[in-house]
Amino acid sequence: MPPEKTVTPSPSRPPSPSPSREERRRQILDAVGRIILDGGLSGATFRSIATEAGVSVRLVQYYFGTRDELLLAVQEDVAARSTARLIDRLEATDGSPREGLRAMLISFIPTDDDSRIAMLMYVSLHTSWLMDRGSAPEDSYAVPRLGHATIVDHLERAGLGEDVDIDTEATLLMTLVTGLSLWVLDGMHTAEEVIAALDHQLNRLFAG
Amino acid sequence: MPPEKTVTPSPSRPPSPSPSREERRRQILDAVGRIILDGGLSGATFRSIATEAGVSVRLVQYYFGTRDELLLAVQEDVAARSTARLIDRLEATDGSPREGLRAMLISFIPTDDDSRIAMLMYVSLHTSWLMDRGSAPEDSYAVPRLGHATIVDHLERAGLGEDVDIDTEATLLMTLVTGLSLWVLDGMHTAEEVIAALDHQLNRLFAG
DNA sequence: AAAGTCATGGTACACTCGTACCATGATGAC
DNA sequence: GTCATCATGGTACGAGTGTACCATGACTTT
Repeated sequence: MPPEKTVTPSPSRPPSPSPSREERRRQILDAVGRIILDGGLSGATFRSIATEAGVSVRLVQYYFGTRDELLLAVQEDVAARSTARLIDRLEATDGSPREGLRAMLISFIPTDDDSRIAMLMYVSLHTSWLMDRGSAPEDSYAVPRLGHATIVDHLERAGLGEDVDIDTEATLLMTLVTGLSLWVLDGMHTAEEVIAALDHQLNRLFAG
Repeated sequence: MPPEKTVTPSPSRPPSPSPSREERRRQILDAVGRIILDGGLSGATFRSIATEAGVSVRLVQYYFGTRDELLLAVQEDVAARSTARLIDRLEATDGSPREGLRAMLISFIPTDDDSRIAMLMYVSLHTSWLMDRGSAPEDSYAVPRLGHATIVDHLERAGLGEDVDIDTEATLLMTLVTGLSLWVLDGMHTAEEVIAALDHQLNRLFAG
């Protein structure tokens, strides 16, 4: 097993000249991202990852262990980043529930390179797990669940009519952005088009 | 290359004792389905397929050629079956545009074993192609496109208000069922739940 | 100064996979 | 009756993969 939490009795080497453990992990994880981006998950082998990251195969093993553990770490990383982006967008908007909701929903749609890579990795890993093993790791479900909860929260604070079924509306919105995102990845729609569609749905909801 | 269209000057052996070409292909394609169902696409190797179908590896090659060609044939098959199911559901309902629309949309959602297998194969193959090569084969896009067109057709015949943006509504519905289906596959929602959500959206659309 | 740990490289092993090649009955054509 | 063609089996080969193993400098600790 790799370094683990190492209660490291040596507080040494914080600003070391050679990369720290965290930097090395980052370096390798980023390499995995680039590889998945244009070779798919099946192209992400120990050798290709090592080459892309400019390190030896041994080092990838050293930091991440077996292949499954590596992919799990990648999944955790992309989930953490997605969550961070979601919260970021949320806080960057004014207090209006509707605007916050909109910003949050759009954070799921692949608009720039960063979110496109994240989405690609997410889909690759998630479907791979789902298909090969029947279920995905917990982290994989955490993001959409958080999304759903956040939508519910915003809808409640929006003070919609009492006849609005908030949970169902949240499910509709969450699955909607899922589908929209996939269609953007597919290239069947542009990000602008699907955002327009999303706004259409939001308009109806907030006008109803 | 396998048999091809063979303008077969011999009209012989239509009711032969040993399986016909079409039966053999069917037999192998079904085996692929069962394998993908519980082993994922990566579990579908020539050897596993041959064993599952009860034939030799050579025979799988003989009928489908290379692995890519095999997977392409599988994709075509599942697309054809999905289309057939769509049309089936469509014709099995009375003339009401709304009911036809509803039946058609539900045909995308994995409700029984058959549609679940189809959906799994569809997602496996489509994402695999999308990731590994950047785009999927044409057949892969045909189904959602047909879905979209059919939705538009039904909405037009439904005589909704003139302020209804039919194309956008069709996009919303199509991407919605995409997302809903995936969530059912994930196990995060049951088919009943997502159908209820879908009905909610339909109600709003037809009441608006 | 010795010893131990950390971070790293190189490499060999066993395995699986896709594919190509060779063989052989059966069936129909001439 | 000979011969080509079809449908099928068996198998060998080369490439790639994940992983385990051994080696070695650089630091820390004692």
